[in-house]
Parts: sequence; C-alpha cells; structure tokens
Amino acid sequence: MTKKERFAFVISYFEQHAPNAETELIYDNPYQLLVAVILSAQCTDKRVNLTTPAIFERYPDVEALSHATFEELFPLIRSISYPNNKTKHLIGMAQMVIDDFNGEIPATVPELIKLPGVGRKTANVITSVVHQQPNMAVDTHVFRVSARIGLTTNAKTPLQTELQLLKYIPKEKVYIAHHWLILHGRYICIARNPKCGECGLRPACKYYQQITKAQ
DNA sequence: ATCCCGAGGG
DNA sequence: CCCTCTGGAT
Repeated sequence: MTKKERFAFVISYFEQHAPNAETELIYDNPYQLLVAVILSAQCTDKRVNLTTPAIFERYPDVEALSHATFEELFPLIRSISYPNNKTKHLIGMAQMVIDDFNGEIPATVPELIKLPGVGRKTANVITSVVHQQPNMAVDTHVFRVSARIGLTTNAKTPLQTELQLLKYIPKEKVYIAHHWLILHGRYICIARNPKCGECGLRPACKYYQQITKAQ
C-alpha cells in the first residue's frame, strides 16, 4: 500500500465513522479556547474542563486576566500539571495581548507564538479552529497515531509530523483530520495497549501489520 | 511506572 | 539536541 493509498483509506474511514469530530475542550470564544489550550499541555482535556469554569468566571475576558495576580490565579490552576508555569504564562499572555495586540488575540501563527505559553502546537490549534487556516497541530496523540499507522515515516519531532501530514491531507480536511487523529488516539489507538481489535484502520495500519506478522 | 491536545530555556 | 516544569489518572 502506497502512502497515498494509506491516507486515502484513513480519510475515507474517518469521514464515514467520525464526520463531526471536534475538540472536547469546553469554550465559548477565542479567549477561552486559548486559555484552555495553554492549560492542556501534558494534561487531559477532562481535567482542563474541570478548572476552566472558575477561571472564566473570575476572569471573563483577556482584559480581566491581564490584571490577575499570581496569588489569585495559582489556586485555580493548582490541580493541573505545571501550575507554576501556566499561571505565569496565562497572565503574561493576557498582558501581551493587551499591550502589543490591542486586546485582540492574534490570528497568525508567528504572532501567536510570541505570546507566553503559546508554542507551535497551540498556535496551530487557534488558527485552525478560530480562523479556518489549514494548519495541523501535532500533539502527543497526532504524533503517535500518525507514526503507528504509517502516515508519517521516521518523524522524530512534531514539526516533521506536521509537514508530512500536510503533504498528503487536502487543505480543507486538515482541521477535521486533526480531530480525527486526536480522538482516535484518545479512545482507540491509546499509548499503552492500543485497542486494535476495535480499530477500523487495521487494513491500512503498519503497526497492526507488524504485530500480526510477529505472531 | 507511564501517560495526558507542550513550552521555554540551555 | 537536551533538560525541567509538575498533578492526577490508570
């Protein structure tokens, strides 16, 4: 099976079985999405969703967040990973949005990456979800699932995965493909003991071909 | 013990 | 390239 055929199979499968895949982070606007994605580093969406309501209530917009103090915000973030860094990042992000971007959350990857706590992955999520730009955010799930199936070859960094995926996924399907891969990685192609028995991608999956050949 | 929608710094 | 930050779930 060529790489092109592999992509075609995977896209076709997900279009039939997960046509409406979207993020499980809870948010109402770009500000809330940006906060949620910053908090999501090395943390499950479920746990992020437990912490964000209190944050959004106390800091309803980026202006309010820009005036937050570390001592105020830290307790609201205490229960998720890297609370120290994330508290500083959120306040710094809000202050930079107010000071350097007229209170508007930037709409391009180069600008977003300037914000504290915002790296390439987060910038790709925002520009993709909010601004419909064909950018592929590569998180741990996208990285692992793409490698297992064989959508990527010898990708050692998220950036390599991103570029290889963009080469074969049509622009208009990058957004949905990002969520396909994440949700598949979260519920089927999990890191430990993937549920290959429940996976419809088996005919196109390099990983499955390897483990069955080894029997 | 390993993993979760990573980012920043050296 | 490496390392550190770091809590909760499994």
